[in-house]
Amino acid sequence: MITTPNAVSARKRTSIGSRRNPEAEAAVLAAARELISEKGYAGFSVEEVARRAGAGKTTIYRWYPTKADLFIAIYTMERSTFVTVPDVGNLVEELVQYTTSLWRFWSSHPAGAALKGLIAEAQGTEEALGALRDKFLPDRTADLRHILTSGAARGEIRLEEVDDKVSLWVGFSWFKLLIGELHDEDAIARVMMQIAGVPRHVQS
Amino acid sequence: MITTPNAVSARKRTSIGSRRNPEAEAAVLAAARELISEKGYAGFSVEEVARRAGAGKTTIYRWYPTKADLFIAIYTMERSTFVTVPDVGNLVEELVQYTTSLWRFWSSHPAGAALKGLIAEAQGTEEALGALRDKFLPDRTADLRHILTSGAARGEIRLEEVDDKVSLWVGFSWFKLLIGELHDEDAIARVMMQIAGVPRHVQS
Amino acid sequence: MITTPNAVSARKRTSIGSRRNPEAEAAVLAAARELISEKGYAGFSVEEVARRAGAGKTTIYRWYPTKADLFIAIYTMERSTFVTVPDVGNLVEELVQYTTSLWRFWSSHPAGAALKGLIAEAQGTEEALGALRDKFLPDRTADLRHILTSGAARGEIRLEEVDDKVSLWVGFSWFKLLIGELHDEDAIARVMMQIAGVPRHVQS
Amino acid sequence: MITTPNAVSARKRTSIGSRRNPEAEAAVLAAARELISEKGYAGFSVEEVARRAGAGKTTIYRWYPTKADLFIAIYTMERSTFVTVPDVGNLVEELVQYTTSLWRFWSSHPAGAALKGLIAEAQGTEEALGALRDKFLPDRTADLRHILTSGAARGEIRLEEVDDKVSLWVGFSWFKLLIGELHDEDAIARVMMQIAGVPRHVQS
DNA sequence: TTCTAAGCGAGACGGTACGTCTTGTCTTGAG
DNA sequence: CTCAAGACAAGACGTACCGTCTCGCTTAGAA
Repeated sequence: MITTPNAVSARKRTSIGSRRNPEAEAAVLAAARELISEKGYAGFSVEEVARRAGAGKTTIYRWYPTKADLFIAIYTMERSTFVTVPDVGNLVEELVQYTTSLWRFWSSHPAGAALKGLIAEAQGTEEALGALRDKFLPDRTADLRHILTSGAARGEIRLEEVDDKVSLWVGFSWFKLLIGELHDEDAIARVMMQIAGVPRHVQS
Repeated sequence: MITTPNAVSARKRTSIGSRRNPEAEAAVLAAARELISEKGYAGFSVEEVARRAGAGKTTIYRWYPTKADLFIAIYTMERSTFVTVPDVGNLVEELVQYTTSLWRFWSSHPAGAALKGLIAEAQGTEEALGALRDKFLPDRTADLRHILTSGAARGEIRLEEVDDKVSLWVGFSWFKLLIGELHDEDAIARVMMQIAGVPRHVQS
Repeated sequence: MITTPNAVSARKRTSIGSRRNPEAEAAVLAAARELISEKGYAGFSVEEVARRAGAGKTTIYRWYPTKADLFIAIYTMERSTFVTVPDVGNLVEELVQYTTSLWRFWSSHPAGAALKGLIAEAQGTEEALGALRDKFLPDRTADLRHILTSGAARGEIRLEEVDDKVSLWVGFSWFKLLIGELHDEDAIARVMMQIAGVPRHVQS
Repeated sequence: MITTPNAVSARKRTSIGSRRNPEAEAAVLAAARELISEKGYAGFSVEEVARRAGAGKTTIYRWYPTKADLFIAIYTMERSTFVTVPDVGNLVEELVQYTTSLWRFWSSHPAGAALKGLIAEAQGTEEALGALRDKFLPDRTADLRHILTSGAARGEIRLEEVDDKVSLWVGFSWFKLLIGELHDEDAIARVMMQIAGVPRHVQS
C-alpha cells in the first residue's frame, strides 16, 4: 500500500518542545477520520493511521492508549457541530427531529463508522467496554435525557420512565446502525411515538 | 504455545472417506465454544480453535468460510435447547418470560459471547453483515414475531406494529448484551410493558 | 512443536531503535545455520528459523525477502574463513588445493546444505535464479577466475579458455555436491588435470 | 485457482477392475507434463496434477510414491524419441551433436523443467537423491558413456578417463540447465573439445 | 545560558493471526 | 483390487497489525 500523502499530512512536522503539537494531533485525527470513512472499521489500523498522518505510532499511542479512545475522539470531533437539540415543546416531535438528525450524522460522516468501530472494539477488551459504557454513553445520551426529562416536566411521560426510554431509544438506534439500516427513516416517526408512549388510537 | 490437549480433542482423528467426519465437526465446535467462553471475542482465533480441536485449519474453513458462520454455529448449537417460547395468552407476560430466559441463556452460555462476536464481526466485513442481517436475524426473531403476532390476534397490539416492536425489542436486548448489563433483569418487566404499549396508568 | 530454546536464542531481545539490531540478525543467522545443518534443505522453513531464533517472522523477511537471500547469507557467513586461495605458481596444483578445500568446506559446514538449498530454490522462483546467477555466482567464482587467469598469465592455458574452464569447474563441483559425492576426493586430481588441459601422456 | 479442464483430462473415467487403467495413467502423465511446462517446478503439485487429470491423489501416489518418480516418468516419456545418439566416428563431433540435441530437448520440452525439478527434489529427500543418483543417472548417461567408450576404442581418449569425462560432461550440462543458460550453444563446441582433450594448438 | 524534560518521526522488534496452499494418509462407493 | 472423489491433520507460506521499544532530533521553560 502506497502512502497517500494529502493535504492533511503536513510533512516534516516535528516536536515543538515538551508539549503536544496540535498540528500532529490534528493530522492524526484527520487521517483516522479519513481512513475509517474510506475503509470502514475493518481496514482501520493504527499502523495505517500513522502512515497517513506521517506520525510515529508512539505519538498516537501516547494520546489514545486504546483504539476505543481514538474512535471516541473521531466521533466527538464533529458531533456537536452537526447534531442539534430541538426544543419545540413536544416530546415526539423533538425525538423525531433529534433521531433524524443523528441518523443523518451517522450516515454522512465517519462518525457512524467510528461508533460501529467503538462498539465492536468494546466486545473485545474490557477497557473499551468501560470507555463505552461509563464514559461515552452518559455523555452522548445527555441531550436525549434532557429531551425526555423536559417531556416529563411537561407531563408527557413520567420521570421514572426516563432511564428505560433512554435504553430503548439507544438500543433501537444502535440496532439500526449496526445492521446498516439507517436509511429507513420512516421507522423513526413510528418508533418515537411508541417510545414516547403515545396511546394507540392517537397514532393513526 | 503448548497445545493443551483436553477432553474435547479426540486425538488422532482422521478422514472417514469423502464426506464430513462428525467427530471432527463436534471437536471443532466444542473447542470454539470453549475458547469463546474462556477468552471472549478477542482471543478467539481460528488458529487456536484448530489447535485445541486437533483439527487442520482447512477443515474449519471448509465448513465455516467466515468467522461469522462459526459464531452462528456456536450460537445455534444450544439455543433451541435452552430458550423456550412461552404461551400464556398474555403479551407482556410472554415477552417478560421470553426475554428473561433469553438473557439468562446469553449470560450462562458461550452463546452470549458468540452473539457479541457475531455482531462485532459484522462491523468488519460485508459478508458477516449479510449473514447477520439476512440469515441470522430473521431466523432468530421468528419466535418473538410469533409472540407478537399472537398478541395482535388477541387484540393486544395492532398487527402493523409488529415489525417496529421487533426492532425495539432486539435493539433493547442487544444493547444490554453489548454493554454487559444482562444482569439488570428488573428492567425487563418495565420495558416489556413499554414495548407492549400498556397504558401508563396501568403500569403502576 | 515445543520451542526448543538453546544457546543461540538470546531471549527477550528487543528493538534498539529505528535501525537493525545486530544481535537479532546474528540469532537469525545462527538459527538458520543450525537448522539447515540439522534437517537439510527440506525441513528448512522460515517459520522454524523464527521460532528458534526467538525472532518474529517479519524480522527475517525484512532482511531476507527471499529464502535464497537467507541461504546466501548462511553460506557467506563462513566461506571466507575456511576456503583459502592457494598461490603455488602451478595451475593444476592450485586447482587441486582450492577444490579440495572447498569440497571439505561444503562437507563439514552447513555451507554445503545451504548451497544445495540455494540451487534447489533457484529452480523454483525467478528471483532466486537471478540471485544465484547474477549475484552469487560471479562473487563466488572470483577466486577461481583469479587462479585461472594467473595460470594464463604464466602460459599454462590460454586466456580465452578461462570462462569455459570456470563453467566446467563449477559444473563438476556442483554435480558432485548435488549427487552427494563430495567424499570422492580422488577424482579431484584427475579432473583438475583434465580441466587444466594437461596433455595425456603427462597425466600418467 | 480454477481447474482448467482440457482435452487431456478424460472426464468421468472410472476403474476398469483390478488392474491399472492406462487411460488414467496417461491422463496423469499428460497433466503433469502440461503443468510443469506451464508453471515450472514451482507451481507443480500433486494436488493440481490430480485435479487436472481428474484423478484421485491416491492413484498418483500409488504409482509414484515420490515426486521424484513422477519427474522421472515425465522426463522419460519423450526423451528417447527426441534425443538420438550420433555415430560419425569422431568423438568431438559426436559429443557436440549429442549435447546440442539434448540441450534443445531440454529447452523445448517439459523435460528440462522436469529434470530441474528432479534435481531440486533430490536436495530435499534421501529417496529422491537415491533415485537420481542410482537409477536415473546411470540410465541416462548410458548413451554418453557409449560415445566415450567408442572414442576410447578408436584411441581418441583413454578408457580410464571415461568416468571422469562423464562427470565433467554431466556437470557442465546440468550447470547450464540449472542456471538457465541452455541458449548458449556456442559454448558447446569449445567445451566438448576441452572435454575430449583435444590439444590446445588444434583448438584454434 | 545551560540543562532537562517531553514531544516527535521513524521504524525495528517479538508476536499472533490471517486465509491459502501442499503433503501424504485415509475411506467410501461404484465398477 | 482399481478408481475418482474428497475429507483429514499438519504445518509452511508471506502479509498485516499489534503494542513496545529505542534512536536522534527539536523546542520550551526551569535552573
